[in-house]
Amino acid sequence: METNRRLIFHIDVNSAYLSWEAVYRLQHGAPIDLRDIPSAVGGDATTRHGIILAKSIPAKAYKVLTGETLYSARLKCPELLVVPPRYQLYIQCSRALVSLLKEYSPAIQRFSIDEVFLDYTLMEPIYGDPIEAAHSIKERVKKELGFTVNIGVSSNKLLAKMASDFKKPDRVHTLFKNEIQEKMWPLPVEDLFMVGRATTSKLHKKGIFTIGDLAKVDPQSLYGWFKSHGHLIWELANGIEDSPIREGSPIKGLGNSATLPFDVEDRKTGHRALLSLTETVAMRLRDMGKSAGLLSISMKDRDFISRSRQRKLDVPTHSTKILYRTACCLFDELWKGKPLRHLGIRASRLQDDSQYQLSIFETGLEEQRALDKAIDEIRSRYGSDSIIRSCFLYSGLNPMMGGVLREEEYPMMSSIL
DNA sequence: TCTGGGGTCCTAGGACCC
DNA sequence: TCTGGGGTCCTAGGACCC
Repeated sequence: METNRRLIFHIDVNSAYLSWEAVYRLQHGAPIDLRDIPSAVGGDATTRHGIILAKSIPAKAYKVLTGETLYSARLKCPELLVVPPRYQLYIQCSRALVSLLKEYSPAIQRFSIDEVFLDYTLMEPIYGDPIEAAHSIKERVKKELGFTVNIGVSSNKLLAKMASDFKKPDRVHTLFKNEIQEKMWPLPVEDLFMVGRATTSKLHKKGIFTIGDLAKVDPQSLYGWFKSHGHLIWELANGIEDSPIREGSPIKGLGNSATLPFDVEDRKTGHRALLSLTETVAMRLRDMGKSAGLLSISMKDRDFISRSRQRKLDVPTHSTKILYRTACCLFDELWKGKPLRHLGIRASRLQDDSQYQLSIFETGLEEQRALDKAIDEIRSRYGSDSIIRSCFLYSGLNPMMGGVLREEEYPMMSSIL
């Protein structure tokens, strides 16, 4: 057993967006460190994006929560300093972290913009004791990149991740199998990875409040209550998890969605917002050399009721025009006239675009491809607002809504870590 | 000016085919 | 004529993650 024990690190940037923002500002002459005062990175409330994305530790002391509205956060902490997000900066910081970590092991899995798994198993003979190595990584990140991380060390990804969540910031923690009972079981059940709001409330109703409670429940009953998810969380509560470090798996779908600056009350404006989202999604598809075989749209009305509708595409495509036309059909079938707050579009069943299929029903496909390509080139050279559709002028809508994480599109993790 | 945006996976019901 | 059953595909919705 001991001979094939793995050694896994989970590296987690402390208050990532806020730390990165703080470092950048210090480097550019800011007199104060955002990490030392109650501060947060947050969206713009005037365009209805007003939530907390990341907070400093002093803000946390005021019980400011990630995901809550700026309004609510300011009630708790009137002096809270809120700064807008700069995603391109965060992507650069994330990249710098990964390239430093690659010096310690070639087996690295990027889990999100601010979390990385590192397999140290084969590196132990070279770099020595894992705890010392983790400390040295942590110190180098602090010294060379200016921000702090927590590192969890264990024999699998789940336990390493749980360990990195212990006391913060700037710490190394271990959580080996023989420490589960002492370090993990007393924690509230909602602290377990994959136990979210819905599961927590059901577990509470069954008298299960700690991870230890969950670990000791008969797995058969959990299966009865939660199906496969029940089996999964029972295993996680017992520290059972053996997924490998996966370096880059192919992306399965991509989408963009946005809360609109105003409620959409007419079909035409709805279509226009969809066009804006489609421009972004289609450009990302083309950028990756993929076509979509399935298109979905989603909407959220002013009462926050969500609905969605999807359609398989007879011929997979990345054409802005065809995707937009399909999105409009779906919109018309789905929308019942209630004012809309949010719209989204998502392309999935991706396939390589290398030999694309011609449809007998679609004429002018070659011309469309050429046009899309020309527009992409202009936008990548002169910026995404260098060429826009006239219908967005004075519309109050951004001509290309949604974030564009070009090149660095790392796949997110799932229930299998 | 209360409630973001990007993902993955699972389930359930109906259609359809043999 | 009183209700097969297995398989696959499609769609809608919900759970979870950061």
